[in-house]
Amino acid sequence: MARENVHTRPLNDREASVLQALIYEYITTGKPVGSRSFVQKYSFSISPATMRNIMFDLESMEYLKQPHTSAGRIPTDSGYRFYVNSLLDTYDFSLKEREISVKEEAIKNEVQLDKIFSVITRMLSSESHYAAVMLTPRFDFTVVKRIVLVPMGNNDILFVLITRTGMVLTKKVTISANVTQDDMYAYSAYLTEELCGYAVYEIMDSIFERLRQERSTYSNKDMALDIAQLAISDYEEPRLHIEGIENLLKIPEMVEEERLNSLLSIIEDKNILKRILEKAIENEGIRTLIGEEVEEDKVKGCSMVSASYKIGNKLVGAVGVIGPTRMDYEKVVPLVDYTGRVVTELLTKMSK
Amino acid sequence: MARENVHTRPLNDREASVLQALIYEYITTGKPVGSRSFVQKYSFSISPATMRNIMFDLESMEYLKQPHTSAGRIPTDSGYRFYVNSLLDTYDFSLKEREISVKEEAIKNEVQLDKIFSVITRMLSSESHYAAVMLTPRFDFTVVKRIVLVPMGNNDILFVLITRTGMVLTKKVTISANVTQDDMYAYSAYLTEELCGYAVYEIMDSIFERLRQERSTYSNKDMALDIAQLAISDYEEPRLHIEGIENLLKIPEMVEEERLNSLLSIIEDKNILKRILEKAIENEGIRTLIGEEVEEDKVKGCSMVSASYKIGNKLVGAVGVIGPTRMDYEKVVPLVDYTGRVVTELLTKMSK
DNA sequence: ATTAGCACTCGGCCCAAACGAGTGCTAATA
DNA sequence: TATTAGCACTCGTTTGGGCCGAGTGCTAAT
Repeated sequence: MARENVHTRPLNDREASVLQALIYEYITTGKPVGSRSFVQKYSFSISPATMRNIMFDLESMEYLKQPHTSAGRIPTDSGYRFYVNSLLDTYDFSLKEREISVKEEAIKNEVQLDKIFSVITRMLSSESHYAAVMLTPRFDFTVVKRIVLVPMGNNDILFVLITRTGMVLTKKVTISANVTQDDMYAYSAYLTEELCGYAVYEIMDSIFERLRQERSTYSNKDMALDIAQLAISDYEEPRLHIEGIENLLKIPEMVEEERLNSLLSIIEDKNILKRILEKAIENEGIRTLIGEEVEEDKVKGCSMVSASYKIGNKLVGAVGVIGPTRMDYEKVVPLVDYTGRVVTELLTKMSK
Repeated sequence: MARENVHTRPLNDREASVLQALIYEYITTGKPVGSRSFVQKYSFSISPATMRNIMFDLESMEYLKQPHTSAGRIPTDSGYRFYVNSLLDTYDFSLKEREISVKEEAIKNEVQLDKIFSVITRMLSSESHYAAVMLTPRFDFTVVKRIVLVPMGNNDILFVLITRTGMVLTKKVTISANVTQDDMYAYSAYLTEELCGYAVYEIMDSIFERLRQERSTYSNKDMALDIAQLAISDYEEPRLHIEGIENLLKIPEMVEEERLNSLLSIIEDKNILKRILEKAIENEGIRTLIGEEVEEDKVKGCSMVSASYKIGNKLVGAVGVIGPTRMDYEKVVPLVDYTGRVVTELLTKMSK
């Protein structure tokens, strides 16, 4: 009987479970999966020949491919995609107790939020055994708690912004006029008074404008506003943390020509990763990019699992794991998801 | 004639120039150097046979070795050592105009000294085409210019230290007592008054003690001292910047088994590099470690060229380049030397 | 629809041969 | 005495054939 030339149709149960098992096997061993040993190892109660027929069908539906004639099968990108989707279907996304312990104590006392991000990224990398990345929160959602101006001499002023999260941001501002120490105290009080409780994006969007309107009344606060606007205007971009590149170098297939080049691009040009993660911020929750789905032409043979995180209910940043297409999705997907939630919780709690 | 069994003696001119050329050739091509092509390429006016005799002598003096019988020669660690030493002899260490331009403008306006260090490290790596490292200056030589205490609420105080170099260091300190805003102003003034102009190590060593002595008189400044001591006591360790690992991955021989492991160790355990660079701080000027001279048993087949830098006349940090033993010393040595000088100049100027 | 059987494919491994770049030694030479 | 030509020898690398084994597709029987 000539097998129908299937191109796309829903998989039946048996095909689905074969595909799932096969990808699992390939992820584990890294070697093409052949019919005989596969049937044995997974105790399918069908013969190798039948398995071959199924494989043939899966191949013509482009879930599988052969690295060369008369070798076993390996998953295509769509194969991995199917696998990940079915994981997402079954994975329990309620945040339950896990063995993965975020060392919260280590984190609590840090003013420098950046260090927290380093720790989290490093943990994610060591838990996953791949490389981890994290994009720091967008600055514009940061909420102001207090502002202090400190004179530094030579008309330089240090603008210190303390956020609700307890983070400290400093920026040096140079002005032309002379300002006394007492002026500084007054300005600090004024700015704190007016800006406290607002997010940076609100301040930029409207608060400054409103205060300027009132300027006729408070014209002596003019300078204070100038300073604040100057300091806030070019505040820092989100930064990218990367950890665990060494894990990728330990994976044999990543050190092969083509993949190694991808890796080099990633390390060299951090903007590539930034772009990818910025996309991840656009949607809530987890996101996987498999092989070619990573739309950066310099990146080949890599996959990326990412999750966005929030402060309150604003999406502000993203974390992720980078690995070979043959990645242990089953482990990584929940891990990244969980990490995203932890970061959300942490930042939200801090900003209360 | 049986050649004398030379073990150690000064090289004659011809031997020296052969050795130098041979190492240069090996550094360039990475392949064992054989007598015939070598004589041709470098227009030595001797026959291959004579060259072989010279090589034999150099080998018995352990400047050269053969990877296997009947292959060409490659340098031993002592060979490289000789090469580097003769470079150091001839290199003009007076700081003259160079094509390497440090983008000083880009650097001037940064408060965050850390960013400057990133820039310098990245430049060093891209200029050298190897990996660059930099150990940030020891904190204890930093000179205090001004201290400001900022209340953060919940008994938390932000301790802001402005250094003479214009760097800003912040530290959150939690105290048990209640302190008013006015107290803060007073404390800030007091601390600035007393500590300004002193280096941190002096403050730790004696100033605190002296001020405590006077405490009977100024007993209400007690709290201020406590806060300062708390904040300064566990100030940050020098940090390590690394850039340009990707350059190393591009070198074929570094991706081979053994070397790759060295690389992995270096990336994974930054303390290894820290130890090496800390040693470099002990002496002024340039320092090269070739192959086995790197006394970290996990590191094999790598060399390191480093230079210490100063603030004023105190040695406070070090920069360096890591590469394969077969490194382009001729280029790297002056480059690292120069970078060290630039950093010294920069920091010294800033702290004036 | 499933299975057993079979011919066929193809990468990996082993081995042997050929190659080539290089050496050390010896004897001739300047 | 230092240099050189000549030559036999070494050894890593490349080339190619043969074999093995895992795997496939197809066909015919169940």
